[in-house]
Amino acid sequence: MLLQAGGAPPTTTAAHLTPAERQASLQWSVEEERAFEGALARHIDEDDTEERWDRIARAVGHKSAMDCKRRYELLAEDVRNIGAGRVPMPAYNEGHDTQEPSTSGVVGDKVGVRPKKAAGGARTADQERRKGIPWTEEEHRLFLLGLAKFGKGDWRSISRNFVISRTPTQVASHAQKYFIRLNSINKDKRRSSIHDITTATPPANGGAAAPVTGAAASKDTSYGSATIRT
DNA sequence: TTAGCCCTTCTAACCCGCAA
DNA sequence: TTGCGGGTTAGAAGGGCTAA
Repeated sequence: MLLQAGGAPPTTTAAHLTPAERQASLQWSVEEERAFEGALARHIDEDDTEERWDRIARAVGHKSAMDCKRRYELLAEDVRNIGAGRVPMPAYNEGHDTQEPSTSGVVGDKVGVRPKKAAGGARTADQERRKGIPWTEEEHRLFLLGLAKFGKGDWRSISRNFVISRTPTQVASHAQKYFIRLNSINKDKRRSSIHDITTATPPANGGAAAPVTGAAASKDTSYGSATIRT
């Protein structure tokens, strides 16, 4: 896990930043975001030392170690807000043919739930293959946020707390495709895909990529950056 | 303590839609 | 037209819980 939203707080939090410092920390290009997240993933197991942030900063290029650390703290703050329920989540269920995530441990009740296999393995009429509901960019960004908070493998928590419109099975399936995509070769030839989004930060609207805020996350696509382990 | 059950995750196959 | 991307589903495996 890269971001410990519920764990020990960073030594300094984003709340301690002056508006100018906070603004400066927001001025990240998409390329810088990706470099930062890749570097963070590579150095995730290291202690929170100056040397670690120096290495990450060098990987990013035009950012200082302090910038990188502030960036991380902003992301951690965002994830904590989400975890504390201070950030309202979009109501994805509305109008979707998806179900509430399971609360009983049962893997869902509709999509992603395999019905009892018919005798002989044949599908019955009501076991018609369901038409897939494409993941939206918002869902994917929430997935990345959840991945950053709970880490790879905890699909149930990601489903319950982030991508509430998808079942754990769906999240796991999406993750499967995502990591396959991430590890795929021929990156130049391949088509564009939602899985090319490796950060929860949406493309900048004429400027910086901003971490999630309570207001931003309510309806638009500003879900902040999440770092993933690949 | 252990066997059995249930839940969850992982992996791969299958299928469909669509971009190249 | 074809191959790729992405969603669904099936089956296996592992872990946790509980009753005997």
